[in-house]
Amino acid sequence: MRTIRYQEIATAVRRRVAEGHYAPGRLLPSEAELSAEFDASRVTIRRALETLRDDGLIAARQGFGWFVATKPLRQTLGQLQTIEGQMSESGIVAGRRIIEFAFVRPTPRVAAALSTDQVLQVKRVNTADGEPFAVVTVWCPAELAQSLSRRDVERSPFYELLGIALRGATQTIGADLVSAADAELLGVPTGSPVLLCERITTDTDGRPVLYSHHVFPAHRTEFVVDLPTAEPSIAPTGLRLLESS
Amino acid sequence: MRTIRYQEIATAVRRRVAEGHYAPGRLLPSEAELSAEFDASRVTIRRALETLRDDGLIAARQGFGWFVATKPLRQTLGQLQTIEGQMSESGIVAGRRIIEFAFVRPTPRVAAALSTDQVLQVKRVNTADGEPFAVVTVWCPAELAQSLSRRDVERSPFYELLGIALRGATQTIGADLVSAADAELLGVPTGSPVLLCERITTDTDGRPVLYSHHVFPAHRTEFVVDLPTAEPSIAPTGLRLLESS
DNA sequence: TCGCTCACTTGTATTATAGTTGTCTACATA
DNA sequence: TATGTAGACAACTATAATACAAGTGAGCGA
Repeated sequence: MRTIRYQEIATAVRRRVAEGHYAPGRLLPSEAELSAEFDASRVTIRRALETLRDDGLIAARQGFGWFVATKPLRQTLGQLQTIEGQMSESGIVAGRRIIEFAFVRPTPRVAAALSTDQVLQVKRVNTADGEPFAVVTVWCPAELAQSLSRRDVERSPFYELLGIALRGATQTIGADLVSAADAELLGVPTGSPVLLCERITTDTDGRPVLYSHHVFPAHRTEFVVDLPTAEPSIAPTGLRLLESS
Repeated sequence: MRTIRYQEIATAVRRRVAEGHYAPGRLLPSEAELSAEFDASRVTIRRALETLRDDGLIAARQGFGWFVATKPLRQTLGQLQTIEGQMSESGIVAGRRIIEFAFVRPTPRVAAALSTDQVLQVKRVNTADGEPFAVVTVWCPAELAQSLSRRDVERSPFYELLGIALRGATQTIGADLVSAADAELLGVPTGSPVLLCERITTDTDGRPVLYSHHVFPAHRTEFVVDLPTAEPSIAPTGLRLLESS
């Protein structure tokens, strides 16, 4: 029976990857080395490797080498913008009620995060199917928010209004007892637990452009975080535990 | 296996920083010294140090030197890290006190997650510098935990004991009021808010191997999630909002 | 105390070399 | 025609060696 050389090599390398001979993130032997080891030409080696690349098992960078790909389990940053959009995907009607809309001097904490001393402060209640769902306060540097009106903010999420390419965010998740004001806005009894989120959103230059504070009633909400593979190779995600003073 | 020199050096220095060879605030050896020590050029040394700087582990001032950053901004080290490991990197002494160690029939929820009907159930209190820090309950399929003793569990984190390559985890974060039992274990007043985490850890084949439930006092702890990133190629974390029934 | 020098540090270039992948052409073989 | 071999070249990467600019801090002298 006739065998296809590059398929043989592909399965051999595939087995090595599966068995962990080549750890994720580490380099495979170079094409030249594999060529010598399998006694096959470089073109054949490449064909084998390329089939594995098509399967997403390995990847290569020119001038660098082949390495075991560590593919994330789930999707990307898209979720960041769409905490509200996510509800609409679930068929929930999301709404916003503006409680406060004002250009103010920020608190020191916000000022430090945004490194500015004049901000637009918007406080609103997010609703899901008409029921209060979250109390959100957003601070945005005044120079970015100059053109925004109260109606703009009521109609669209902040992310869309700014017209800036956002890069990512750092989000802090904590818990506390609900404050009296938030209890009334959310329609929960005093003393209820709430989830707190503080998020600093940055644009593509790394400058912080939004500081937001979210209060969720604990009985209605929880966060799900998918932690991908454990190899640090190229993938930067952190979930860490802090001690707050 | 081929290696990249600056990655080796980066991990070596990272380990030293983690192990406290270089105290926070103190200077690292100069680039020239490190260059001599590792027998690598200054460019390579710099590249290694810069990766650590990107992680927020160290920082530099021109004309002054490299030093350990007091508050690491980001920790890329391993996404799926034990909380103990994170603490020990911060210089906190982590401890465990076993409350319960038994092979039991799991609750339906746990049974469904692990798809087994006989589990090892370990309940313990984690301490940080002697103070109770978290109440953790871990369920593990009995066939995987057969060889574990109570002392094993007390001495080492679960991840190390299993001897299985872990792939990732899905973690749910919520909040609630502390239960009476947990309040006593944690030494917090009744009615305090707590952060709840439920984590399902899977091995490289995708099979769930651990189901764990964590209770943190809210006043001491918060989670930080970094939502990446500039690079679209490798964007591993999804954060989504759920409505719990 | 002030101002200066000097040794040392990081920041940032440039040039060079060896090694790697990406791509192409030419040719052989079943 | 599908498969494999051989070779050449471009583009990229890691690393080294070197040089210079710029900031830091200690010490020294007036």
